[in-house]
Amino acid sequence: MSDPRAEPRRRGAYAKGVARRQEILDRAIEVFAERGSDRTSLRAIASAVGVTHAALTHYFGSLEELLIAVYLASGDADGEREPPSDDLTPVGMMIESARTNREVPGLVQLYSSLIATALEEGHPAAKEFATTRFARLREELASRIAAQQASGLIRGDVPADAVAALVIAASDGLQTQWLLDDAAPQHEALAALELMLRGSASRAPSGGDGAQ
Amino acid sequence: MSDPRAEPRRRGAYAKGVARRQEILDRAIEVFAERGSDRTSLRAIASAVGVTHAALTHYFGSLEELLIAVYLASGDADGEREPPSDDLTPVGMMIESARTNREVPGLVQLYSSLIATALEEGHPAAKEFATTRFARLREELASRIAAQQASGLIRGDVPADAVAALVIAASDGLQTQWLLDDAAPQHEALAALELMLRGSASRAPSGGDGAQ
DNA sequence: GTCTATACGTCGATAGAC
DNA sequence: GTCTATCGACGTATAGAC
Repeated sequence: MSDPRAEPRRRGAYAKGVARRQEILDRAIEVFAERGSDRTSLRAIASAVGVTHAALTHYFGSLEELLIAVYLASGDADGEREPPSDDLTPVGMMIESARTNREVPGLVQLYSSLIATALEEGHPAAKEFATTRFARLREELASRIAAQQASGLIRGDVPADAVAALVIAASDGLQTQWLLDDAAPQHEALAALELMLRGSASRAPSGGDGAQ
Repeated sequence: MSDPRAEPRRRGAYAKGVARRQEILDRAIEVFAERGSDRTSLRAIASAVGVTHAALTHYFGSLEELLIAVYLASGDADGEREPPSDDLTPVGMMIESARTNREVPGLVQLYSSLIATALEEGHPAAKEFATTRFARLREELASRIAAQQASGLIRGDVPADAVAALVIAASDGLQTQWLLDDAAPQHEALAALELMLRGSASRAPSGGDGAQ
């Protein structure tokens, strides 16, 4: 659990404030990991962290932004960040991510709640979080998929960006289904998707006919 | 907690009460269809319906149960109920459902919020709603898929229940992606899934080699 | 700059009057 | 059966202590 926090902080915040903010954030992450995303009131988090609820708004502006920060920082801390090999399929990445999420179910709860908030009107911070997350993920996955289509690893008769959106949607949806009911065939569904994506319609990786 | 009538209302309610409840429910559905799932406080709904918020809890027990009732009744009213032909693929059903949902975006918001609530602890009504919905949908879809695998319409090398979970997850996830960003390739992703499910690995529906 | 103390308006829920 | 009254908890905003 190393902690290389060289995160670029906006504007002229000073070391003391940044450190304190990070300290509060780390503690909040622990709270979420332990107790799930229940008790997610400003006052409850504040008392767990050891400050008053006003201090949280001082550093994070609003509950919504605090929750977003917690989610983002949790993902970073979990080492969810990328050194995946080029041959790892998108579905493989999903499985990896789902496995770490399974160990900290509170984060999936939190994620689901953030998405629901983003869908409502009048929550610009949550909306921007969700929109940029999906856009970035789709872009990342699509280019990876396109490369794997070119190498024949993934079938070439489906558009890369559509497959990216599909894989993300399936990952999100299956996690919630599994969280609600252990009997949901999450792993089998991912395996099926993996199988169906296999480069069955393409030749050996010799010809450059992959995409389209 | 210590409330003795934790159980939902038994079927012994009288005609007058039932009619009034339905009246309130219908009005609440209109409110959601018009204004989305914002302003979803008991007081806001009550004032739109023309009663006080205490009256709503009298008929529905809690805000959570009212929201569930609104969602369920909206689905029924939309004619989302099934007379789909046996040849309609699961993905086709998703597209159909997504099209009606697109006309009433408030319902997707509401659905997403209900799922997020169900994932938290201490919300048994929402949890039961979500769990039974997914279980029923998976069961329905799986048997339909198995039949179409036997007839060669869907490839037979993937387990029917896994495909069912996958299709539901993809449908849910793609709808939220699209709702957040019109540029999300919802339709293309569904088309890709449809294509990949096609019975490419199976022969003509003569031999009984289809499923498993 | 940090943080506490305090206050405001709204929320879901409940008790009791009519 | 429906209202009024009230409760505790919530998110937010602000004043001022360090």
